[in-house]
Amino acid sequence: MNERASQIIDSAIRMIREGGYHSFSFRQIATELGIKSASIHYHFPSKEDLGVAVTKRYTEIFLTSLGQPSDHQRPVDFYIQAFQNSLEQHESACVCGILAAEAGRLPEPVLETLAEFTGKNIQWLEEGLRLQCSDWSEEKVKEYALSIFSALEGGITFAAFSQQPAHLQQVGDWLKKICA
Amino acid sequence: MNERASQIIDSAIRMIREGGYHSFSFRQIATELGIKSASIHYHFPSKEDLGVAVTKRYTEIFLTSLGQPSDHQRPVDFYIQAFQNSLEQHESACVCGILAAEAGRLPEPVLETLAEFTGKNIQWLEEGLRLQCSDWSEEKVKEYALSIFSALEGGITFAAFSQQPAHLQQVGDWLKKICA
DNA sequence: GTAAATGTATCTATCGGTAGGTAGGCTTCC
DNA sequence: GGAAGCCTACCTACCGATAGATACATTTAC
Repeated sequence: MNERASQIIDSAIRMIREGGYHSFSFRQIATELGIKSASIHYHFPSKEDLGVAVTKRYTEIFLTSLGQPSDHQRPVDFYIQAFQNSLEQHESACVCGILAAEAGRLPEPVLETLAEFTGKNIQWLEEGLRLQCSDWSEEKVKEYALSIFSALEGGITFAAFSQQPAHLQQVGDWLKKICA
Repeated sequence: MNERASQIIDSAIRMIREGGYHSFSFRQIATELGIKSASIHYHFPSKEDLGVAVTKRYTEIFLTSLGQPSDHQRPVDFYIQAFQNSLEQHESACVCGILAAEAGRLPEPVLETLAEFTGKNIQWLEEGLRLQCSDWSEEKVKEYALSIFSALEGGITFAAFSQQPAHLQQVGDWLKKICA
């Protein structure tokens, strides 16, 4: 993965944050980087290829920022904070949440990498819950992981839409109380 | 509002369910209805106008289906069920949730009607919580309303994406337990 | 060591297709 | 006869994608 390909992915991620998969075009990215759209096709033959690269990169960035559940005293609280940090930093919803909303018009390979993001996040949360709430049943852990993920994805989407970070803050505080 | 305009809105809603605002075009709707795209411009001068009409109609349909909180014994449970019914019936996420995800590229008037949807839903939930959980503080009611809405929107989005209605079912069951 | 071959990264130019939108004409029905 | 509703025909702008050329760096072969 060279420098230019990396710049292209970063640019695409920024544009997806604004309006989804269909809101970024090779031409726009090219203009932003001061090159021609044909050059982007050199690095990513089709838009689908770029879409997959974007999703994979985003998943990697997000999961790397999380570290391991065992790295944290209160992993679930840390996970919640990660969503709040992301909103504050980028002033947008979760890239994969945005993509999931337009699933019906996404190329199949992008959907697959998107499913990976979901799976890994829920797995992380499950592990975090096992650590943070050690007396919970496995059933309860799974139920909470799915629900916390849903609440945070919905929360960040509508917080970004309404430009009210406090919306997500409230959901986060609520989740922490529920888990306590 | 005549018959044709109504058909156009219904068609647009169907297409937004598949892939969002940028996934429906006047041409596609025209083809589906057996007319020409120019005829749609007669009813809705611009795409923005149609977008607003769609959001208003969807809001009306959804809120009408809810009735009044006081119509139900357990209004919050009923609200949760409404999301599950919607997923089962349309096999897609909430139209306004989908639109909210692409907020950055939506015309301003559409954003405004979208904010109305959000406001009315949260209001409904607040009223429902006041009835169903009559001993709760106003602060707790507001916090829960926002969080339940977020969890259901996130839940239906990822349930639709992964084609697993059970995902939303779990979130719904979880919410009911939390409120009990 | 150098010359030939290959690879990298970009360019210009263009393709067919589709987007939203407009002007003006033709029916149909009160 | 006039308005409502739909049509044909068109426009400009943009899309993703491809072809072919160029400049330069790297590798390979003698």
